[in-house]
Amino acid sequence: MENTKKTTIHDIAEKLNVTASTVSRALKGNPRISDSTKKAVLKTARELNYEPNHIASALRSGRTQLIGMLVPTINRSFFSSIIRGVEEVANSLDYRVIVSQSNEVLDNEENAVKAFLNARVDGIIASIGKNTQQFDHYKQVLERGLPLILFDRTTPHLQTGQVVIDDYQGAYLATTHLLEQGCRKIAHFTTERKIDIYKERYRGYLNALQDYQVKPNEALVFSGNLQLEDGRAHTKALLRKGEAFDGIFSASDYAAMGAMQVLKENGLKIPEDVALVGFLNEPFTSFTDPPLTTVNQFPIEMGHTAANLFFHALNAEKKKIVPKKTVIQPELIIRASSLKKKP
Amino acid sequence: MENTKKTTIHDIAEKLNVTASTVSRALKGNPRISDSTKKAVLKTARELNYEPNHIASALRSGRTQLIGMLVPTINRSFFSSIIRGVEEVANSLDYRVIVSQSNEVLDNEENAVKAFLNARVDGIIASIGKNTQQFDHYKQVLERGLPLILFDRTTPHLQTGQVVIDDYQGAYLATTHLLEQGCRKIAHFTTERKIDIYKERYRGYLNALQDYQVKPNEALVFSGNLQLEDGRAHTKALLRKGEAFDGIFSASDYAAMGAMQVLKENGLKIPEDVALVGFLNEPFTSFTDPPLTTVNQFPIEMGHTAANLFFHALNAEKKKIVPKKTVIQPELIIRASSLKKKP
DNA sequence: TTGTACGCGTTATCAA
DNA sequence: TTGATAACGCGTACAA
Repeated sequence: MENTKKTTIHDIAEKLNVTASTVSRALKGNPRISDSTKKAVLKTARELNYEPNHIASALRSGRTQLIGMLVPTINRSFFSSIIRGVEEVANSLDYRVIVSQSNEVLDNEENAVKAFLNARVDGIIASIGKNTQQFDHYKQVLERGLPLILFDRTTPHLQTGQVVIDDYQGAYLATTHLLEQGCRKIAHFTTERKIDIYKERYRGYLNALQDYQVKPNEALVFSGNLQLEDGRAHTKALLRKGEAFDGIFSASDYAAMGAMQVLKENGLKIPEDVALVGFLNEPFTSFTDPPLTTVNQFPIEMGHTAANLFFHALNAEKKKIVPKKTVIQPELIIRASSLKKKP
Repeated sequence: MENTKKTTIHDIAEKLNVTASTVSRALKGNPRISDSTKKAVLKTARELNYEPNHIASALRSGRTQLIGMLVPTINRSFFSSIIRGVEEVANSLDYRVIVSQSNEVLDNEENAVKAFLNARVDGIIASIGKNTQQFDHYKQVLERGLPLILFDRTTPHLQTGQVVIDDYQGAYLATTHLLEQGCRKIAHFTTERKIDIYKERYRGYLNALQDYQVKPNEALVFSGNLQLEDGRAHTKALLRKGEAFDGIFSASDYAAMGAMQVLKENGLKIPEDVALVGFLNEPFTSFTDPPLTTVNQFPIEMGHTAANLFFHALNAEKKKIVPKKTVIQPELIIRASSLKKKP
């Protein structure tokens, strides 16, 4: 039961009457080693149940095989799926992932990055906080020459690898779809914050209207926090104002859900009276009644891409490769909430 | 931009004309040190921007401040919430969490544990795979004297700390609630697998019936995988058989959702014709129409508890404290899907 | 192809 | 209270 002493390369060396260096080389596949000793080493390593000590190796080599991953909230489908994606790629390359969450608080963000650096991670994959306007902690990462990959919530203030989805395109697809279903008075739920992704979604919405010769109506655009309650409030406001509308494109599934509730409470039919499209592809969207049309951001693939960029940067490092920005194309998932014309 | 040389305790020592040992002691709050030198050390540490090297410390002390956390699936609300809970406690104690997922495959499970051990984690918090019947990899953890905490999916084959919810009680509450709403012919969706938690839920269901003098009817119990499709199939089977039923207690929200769909498709009213209760408190349950009554397992709290048990075991370690099993009491979240009697 | 020798940064032990 | 020294386990110039 007790902490049986772990075997080290020295134990193997002793048993074979060679030195630890030889064993180290044999285990690492160093070419400057004879086949016979290599075989012997591997054999006794198995026999003695040798497991390499990553810590010692890390201290010596400066590589921990650890990736620090920072997300705003671990338990949100979008983010946990991205973690999943990163973990899949990382594990396949014998890397491990440390996760931390910022809860959108700058202080936590800074502490997490610092903790990652202290843990001597080989690099960081992060999504920056909603309100973060200060990027020194990230700059430090870059100054140390460590790979830093940003996903979803990125910033032009950092010259580094990024993965985002094409928010403009997602919004354009969503709005176009509503237009093709015959909607002409389409409301939009968005947020005031200065995050690029919402600006892009708004732009996609406007451009789609334009392309269908529909004049934008500011009275149909609502800003809030894009939560369920906001969606409810916006929809109630719409109904109260008596402003005619036949479709809603919400930049978030939650606000779309709020709209669905209020519309139903008021006896309006979805999609006949009002067609509804959300954004995020939250798991619940397929379970609403009617199921909610939404935009898939492919979070697992996003995780894969982020990890791939990471390893790309890790291997390039010194060669100062130009930071890549990868844009993932979203997909419109059409469900009953927007299908006026049966196909 | 280049990898500026990190300052070490030696740099501080040199500057102050003391030895590294003194600096180390000062930084670690060792009592055998004068206040003046301690202050001086801390001051120059700040000046030189000193950051401790966890790796070196880990190699020397044998403690990495890392927890290996193994879950079946990272991107499932229940599990990601538990990860969140563990992370919160761990971070507050300056520990980091490495996550891996098994995807319910024994092989992945073994590899993950092995990887954790190689990374020299200070211990492991895990939920075992659905089909895992072989626990040698976990026994190895215990044999090395490392803390191992199991949550949700546990096993009597391992003598170690565990956190589970009281599945029996959750099921009992759910079924009792249906009975109090006037249901007398209550169907149950479960799974054949030999996992304790589903057996317990079944037991809770039976005992509740018994306590209300309702004779159990085997024709109302269905086994499957508890996914949406299973719930749909079970409900269709119920309707086809013509077996009368006025309530369903599903051991999973997904199967309950399937039931809701089929009932609505057949023009049955929820809860008037059939009252519905699920289990898990998946996020989508509050968004269904009607919202689904379900059982909350308090996953974040579960994570907190698991982490607390972990640190308890870590600090006890040699003293061979008896492995604790913590049972969390679930809560019935009553929503419209089961509320026949308006309160 | 293998061995020698040293260092990565920290901490534990012993001595002063 | 502080210093000197060694050691944690591994990797890598350099030499042989």
